[in-house]
Amino acid sequence: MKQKESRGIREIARRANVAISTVDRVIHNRIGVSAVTREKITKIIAELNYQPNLLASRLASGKIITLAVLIPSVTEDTDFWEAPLRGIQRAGADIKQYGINVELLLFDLRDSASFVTQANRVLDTGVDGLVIAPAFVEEAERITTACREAGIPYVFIDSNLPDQLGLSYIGPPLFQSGYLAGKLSTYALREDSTLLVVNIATASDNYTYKQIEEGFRSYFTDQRYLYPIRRLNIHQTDYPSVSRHLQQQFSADPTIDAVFVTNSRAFLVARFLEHTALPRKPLLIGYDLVNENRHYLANGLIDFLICHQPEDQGYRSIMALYQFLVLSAPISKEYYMPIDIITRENQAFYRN
Amino acid sequence: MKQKESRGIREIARRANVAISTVDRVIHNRIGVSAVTREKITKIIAELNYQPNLLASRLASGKIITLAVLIPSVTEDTDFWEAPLRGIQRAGADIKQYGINVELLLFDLRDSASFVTQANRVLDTGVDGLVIAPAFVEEAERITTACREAGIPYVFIDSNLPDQLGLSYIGPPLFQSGYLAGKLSTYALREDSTLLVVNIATASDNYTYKQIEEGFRSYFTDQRYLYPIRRLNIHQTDYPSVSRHLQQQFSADPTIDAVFVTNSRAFLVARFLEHTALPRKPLLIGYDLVNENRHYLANGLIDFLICHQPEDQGYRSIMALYQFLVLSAPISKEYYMPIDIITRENQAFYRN
DNA sequence: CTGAAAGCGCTTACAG
DNA sequence: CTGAAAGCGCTTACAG
Repeated sequence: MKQKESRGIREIARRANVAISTVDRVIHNRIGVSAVTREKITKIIAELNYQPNLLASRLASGKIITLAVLIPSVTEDTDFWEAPLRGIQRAGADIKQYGINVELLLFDLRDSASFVTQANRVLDTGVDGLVIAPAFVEEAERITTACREAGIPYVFIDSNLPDQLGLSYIGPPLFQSGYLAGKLSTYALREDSTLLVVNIATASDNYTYKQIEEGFRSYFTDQRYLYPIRRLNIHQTDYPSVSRHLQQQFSADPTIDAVFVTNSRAFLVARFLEHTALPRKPLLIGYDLVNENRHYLANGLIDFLICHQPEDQGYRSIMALYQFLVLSAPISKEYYMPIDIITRENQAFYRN
Repeated sequence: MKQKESRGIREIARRANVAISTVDRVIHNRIGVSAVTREKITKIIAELNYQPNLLASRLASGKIITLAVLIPSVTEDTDFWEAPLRGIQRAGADIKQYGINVELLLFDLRDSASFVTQANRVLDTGVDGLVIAPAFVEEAERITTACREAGIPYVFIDSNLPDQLGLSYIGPPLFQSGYLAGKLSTYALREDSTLLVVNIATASDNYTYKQIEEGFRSYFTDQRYLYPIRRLNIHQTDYPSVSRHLQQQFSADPTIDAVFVTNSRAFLVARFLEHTALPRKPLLIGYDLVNENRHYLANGLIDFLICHQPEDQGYRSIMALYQFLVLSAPISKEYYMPIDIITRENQAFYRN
């Protein structure tokens, strides 16, 4: 009573002399199949090198997969997150036709409560995967812990919580990024130069700073350079405060020839340079192509900006979850982005 | 005799009081529908903001889409194309489950006949789209012309044939890339410096060179810098020939402080510097993170390499065709890659 | 533990 | 010009 050869699950069923639903049970490791039947089917699957047809599978199941994205919104403070968002949306567009839904949960970087609110929605709405920028460490740990318990995979973007065992981390290699900044600052140095590392940040967004500065200093150690390196911590992010601190610093150290700002707030230092007559205009290095930085890069007050392909970070975060959940592909624990050097001359070709 | 509400094409058919096959004809602009029926259906489609279910569509049609990729193979001469290939394969993996098949047609950069052979296979095997690196201009024009006639969309990767009206060009902005090289070379300049532009290429792979050099020279014009800029064209790519030419040039111009190699062969110049005692070690700038360049970047003989995200070029080329053919999304005519600056300090994070 | 059947939303002959 | 029906390769109740 043999039927003619067919394909896929039906062919397996034919060869094993069982119903296709039994084959389905084996494929998805469901219970309710005798050991002997299971083995027979497993063997045939291997022989045939059977690959399930995702198209049919997704269509029949009707399930739509929801990926939540918990990242900061663009605010007047910073438009940095525009780029990851663009990448996320591009990835979403590439795969939405196949039943993958991207749900944006944006929070305000200045307001940890907004983070918590959005984070709770991840748990309430039953998502299948999560991309998370752990801007508030403790709060983020709470949600990733909850995800782990719920079996929801999560990918860290932009900064990592190594203890939290994410499916993947997609973001910058901080130490090496600071190291490169060290190298770049040497283009401005003379014999008597002093360097200045500036960290402008409220306590809350401060935790990546250390690795960056470590990298920066390591460059000078490795080269056996003995230039003095000062550090300035400014805990208010408004211009008057920054200006006041810088004024003081430059008075004390008139030989500062290179300034390295450890985050995206280099424009505040540039603004200071714009308004202050210094004996020597120091080289200025900072992070991220946010609009205000672009402006000062264009007019020459910022010399280098270091970026980590923020759009691609967004794209790859979504695709990592997609590959894991849909394609069952293995995902690498860490994907470190390249460290891009942006100058006035190439900035036009970096979208952000 | 109204049935209860359903979804998709069936719901449209129900509302229009026609068969679903008629709706299908309208959706795909097929003939055989009366104007009045067509209009009625079109209106309902608009009202419902109907989006066809790609999953169902691809499954039912059973068609598999084949994208051909006509790019150089990795040879002992250069491993540049490893990176685009990696991107192409990553894109292929992301979408192959949905019936998209990527067919690699690799040719030998040293052998235009191999290009023609592979190009002909594009036409013979009836592909649905083509990614092409037009390394041999005339031969490439023949194939793109044929594709145009056959209605096969094609995307140029790495270099463009603007006359050939590709669906898209994905590659470097050459002029600006040379312009940036101009800027970078100034880090080495003194009052009496001379600059040297070196083009090491057989005639066949020579056509992008002009735009790059133009950009390079424009930087100096824009800055009103008057440094002499020499040009050296070397038509043999073996080391002895290159060495001989350079020897001669440096004897004639002992004040050369910056050398710009307009393609990926900077390692040949680095090798020369390695073996030659010059009064001043010039700054050396070149293109592409090929293995031999990596080596000299690491040991300091090459100062900067300029890259254009070759892996992403490959990824985006495939995705452009996919978005056009499958998603019917609009594709931008040109996508210029960022101009990455690679130094010893950040090279590890660029895969190629 | 196993199977028969309906259905996911389309496409594709085929009949009229 | 239009429609009824089979089928793409799965999943999912449901029955036994």
